[in-house]
Amino acid sequence: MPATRIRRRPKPSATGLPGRLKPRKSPKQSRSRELVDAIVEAASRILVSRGFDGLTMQEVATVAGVSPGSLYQYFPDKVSLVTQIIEAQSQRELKFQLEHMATLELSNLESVVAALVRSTLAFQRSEGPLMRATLSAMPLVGHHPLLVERVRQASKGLRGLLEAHRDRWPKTDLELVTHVLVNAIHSLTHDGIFPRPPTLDDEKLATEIIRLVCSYLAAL
Amino acid sequence: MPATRIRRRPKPSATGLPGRLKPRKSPKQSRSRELVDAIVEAASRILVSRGFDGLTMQEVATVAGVSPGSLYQYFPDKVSLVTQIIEAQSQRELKFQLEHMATLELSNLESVVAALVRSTLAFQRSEGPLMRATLSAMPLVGHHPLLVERVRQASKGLRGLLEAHRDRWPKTDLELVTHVLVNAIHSLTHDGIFPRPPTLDDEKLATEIIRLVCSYLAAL
Amino acid sequence: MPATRIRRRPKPSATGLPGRLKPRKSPKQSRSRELVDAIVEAASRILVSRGFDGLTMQEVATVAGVSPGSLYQYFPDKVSLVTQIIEAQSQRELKFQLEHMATLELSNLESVVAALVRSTLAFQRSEGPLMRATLSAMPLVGHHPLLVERVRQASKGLRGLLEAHRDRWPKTDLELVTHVLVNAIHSLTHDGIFPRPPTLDDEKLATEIIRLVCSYLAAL
Amino acid sequence: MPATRIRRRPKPSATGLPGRLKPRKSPKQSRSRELVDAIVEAASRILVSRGFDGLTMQEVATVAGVSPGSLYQYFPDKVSLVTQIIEAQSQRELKFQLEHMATLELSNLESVVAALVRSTLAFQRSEGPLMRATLSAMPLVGHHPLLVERVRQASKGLRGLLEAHRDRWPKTDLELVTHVLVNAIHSLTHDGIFPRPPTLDDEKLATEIIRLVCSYLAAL
DNA sequence: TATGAATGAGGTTTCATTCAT
DNA sequence: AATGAATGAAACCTCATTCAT
Repeated sequence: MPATRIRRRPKPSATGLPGRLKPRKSPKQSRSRELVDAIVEAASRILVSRGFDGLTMQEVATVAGVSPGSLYQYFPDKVSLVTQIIEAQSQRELKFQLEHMATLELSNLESVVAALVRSTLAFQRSEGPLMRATLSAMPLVGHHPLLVERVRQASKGLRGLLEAHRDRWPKTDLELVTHVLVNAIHSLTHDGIFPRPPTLDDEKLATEIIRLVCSYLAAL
Repeated sequence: MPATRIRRRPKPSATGLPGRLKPRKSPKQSRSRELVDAIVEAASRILVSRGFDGLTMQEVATVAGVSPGSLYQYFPDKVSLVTQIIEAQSQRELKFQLEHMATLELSNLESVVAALVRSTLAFQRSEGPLMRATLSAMPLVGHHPLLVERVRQASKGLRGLLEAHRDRWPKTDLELVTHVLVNAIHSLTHDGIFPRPPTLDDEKLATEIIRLVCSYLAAL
Repeated sequence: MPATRIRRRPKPSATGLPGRLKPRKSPKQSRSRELVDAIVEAASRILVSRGFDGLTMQEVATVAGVSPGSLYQYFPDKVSLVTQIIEAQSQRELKFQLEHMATLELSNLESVVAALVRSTLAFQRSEGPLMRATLSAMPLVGHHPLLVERVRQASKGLRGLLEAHRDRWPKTDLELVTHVLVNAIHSLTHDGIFPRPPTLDDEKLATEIIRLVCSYLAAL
Repeated sequence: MPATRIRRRPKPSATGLPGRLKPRKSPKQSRSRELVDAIVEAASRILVSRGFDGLTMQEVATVAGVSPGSLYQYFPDKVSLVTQIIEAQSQRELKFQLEHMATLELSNLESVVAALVRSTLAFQRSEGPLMRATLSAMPLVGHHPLLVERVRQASKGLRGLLEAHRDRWPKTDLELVTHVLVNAIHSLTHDGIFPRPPTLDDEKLATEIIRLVCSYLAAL
């Protein structure tokens, strides 16, 4: 007794872009939430150990203890699953940084930068491997609007900080300065192509990054 | 929308890594050399336009005008082909930089750094798209020994430069300084996560990078 | 681009065909009846727009405003749902024809045939799209007993009509004649493989079918 | 060592429609021809026994004794494979009819029609099951240009025949007549919805169809 | 009884790689 | 040495159907 189906091109999906930005359905009941957590948790581990390449939906399902079909109830495809992981991590990082900085007295620009650097390194310490995995997955999931947005926000943050001290550099192109600082700091806190030597601990590195930034700001 | 998988080769049969380090046969005859060039050229173009994911051996063969089988006479697998592209580009970059710097009078450290930054940006201008493609392919080909070596060499170069001026910072940890500079410079010359604003031309950027580096060196 | 597959149910568990012949529960309460109507209505629309392949139980449920699980309270599987649609349409067609013919004075065989042809075309006009959808779904639901029965009834009807005029062709094989007429009329009233030219309206076509039938009957 | 690939949307396929109309590559060498034959042969058998629904590429490959990948070397997808089967059968039918009719002396219109009917039934006898399978697969492969064309040709053939006898019906709309005859004959020779009774052999049916056609032509 | 989350077998298709010619 | 047909493992994703709540 034959049954048939259309191999539906992902369907025009009247929902527009958001369709992929978020899990397919927001898991409200606790069982669903646990399921989604299990999926994301499993996928994260696999992303770390195998990379975006090696992450297969089947393995995610197996490790998470769910069926492949359930994966697709919450994530329309592999990209959306990984995107979600990246998203979630970005949020954790932001939250971590804000909480870290809330504990400090931040009198001047330099101390804010220092706090930023230290909190970023601390977060990196807590989930460095996943951070590296998500970082290298990012080009593969495409320049996803929300990802781009988050990156832009980060640089806007620093830009705002600089603007708040506008009087120190009345004539300087702050967009340029932001560009320089954001890239330099990011590459140093997130292990750019050149991995950190084993002897280099967080504190030493932080001190040095801060020196780099501060001397630069002073030289403007 | 890339999807990926591990292609488990039937049995590595204990060939070890070296099997992949070099093209299978060193192309000594000119015809072979031409073939290899054609293959690498084709693969490079495809790498740029489609990314590592989108690069298929079949298409490389077609564009290069050879048969898929012939590809495997020169490259044992896809990874080795892409590795070769990355390798070749590194060499071109090095050559480009050396030639550029040979035309200049480089009296002091600062001027050497300036020359380095400018030549890197110039090379980036000449083959930026391929550079971006190879950069994002690098995590996918694994931390290939030869690649790692090249990265190490680059940083050794700067380290040597700094050592040559040891007397300026008798007590400073130059490995740390090297790490900081290499990452900062690399991320700024190669468009780290934060892409360059359209208004920022090479010369302005170079000036700023040099300012960053020099103020840092002065602050040590 | 439809793709199809057999959905092998885990074990038919000897339920036999009858299990599928009727809706699982006869909807006696009005709410159930409404539900079944909503389901059939939704499924019909989807069958027209997407074909048997494209009709998914999930979409039927959504459009009908019920849960997938509820579908299965009334229809044991997808095939039975579509079968029901076909059934229902057959009944509507029969009812339509009878009502149409009740308004006419049908003195002789030819006028009955004419009425039959015209009423069939009129019904076709009123629900042609669904008719086409059900027609092409029929092979996919298998030669379902009830469907076969209905087909047989239709031809029995014409056969009876001919028998009533037995004296006009005392020695003719009326089963053969029935077969010829039923197929010819059906293909012409239901757009066989060769679709109707745009210039051909119902009345012209009816006239021609009647000519075909009458000249044939006269030639027996 | 991860390898990656793009899940390529079928690729704009600069070849336009023909890309699906024909086998991917025309098998010139004998080995390839055998392979394609084996595939088509296997697919035909499965199409008959399981229908378009039940035909899976995997099973075709297995039965044909080739790998799934090889299927796709010659047929870009399942639809194209089935389309090819339909195409091939249409050609065999045409060839069969022409050869059959070439053996006869066809003096007048009626004898041509008779020959056509008999040859169609004879072909139907030789591959009736496959014919039924292809006929019900046709709607599922979409109204494929070449299929539509072939249908049009068939009706053009009869139309031409009628035009050649224009003087017999100077004022008749021959498009209408063609439409009527083509559908009536087709449904009767190819088992329309109403299957042939077991007692009805080819010769009796042919006689009756010819009677239908001739009396109609005489009544115009 | 209704719900809708979960299941999971299985379909189509790709592509790195091999090997007979 | 070159070819290119053939391989075949495995990936992604769907959807009819079930069942805990």
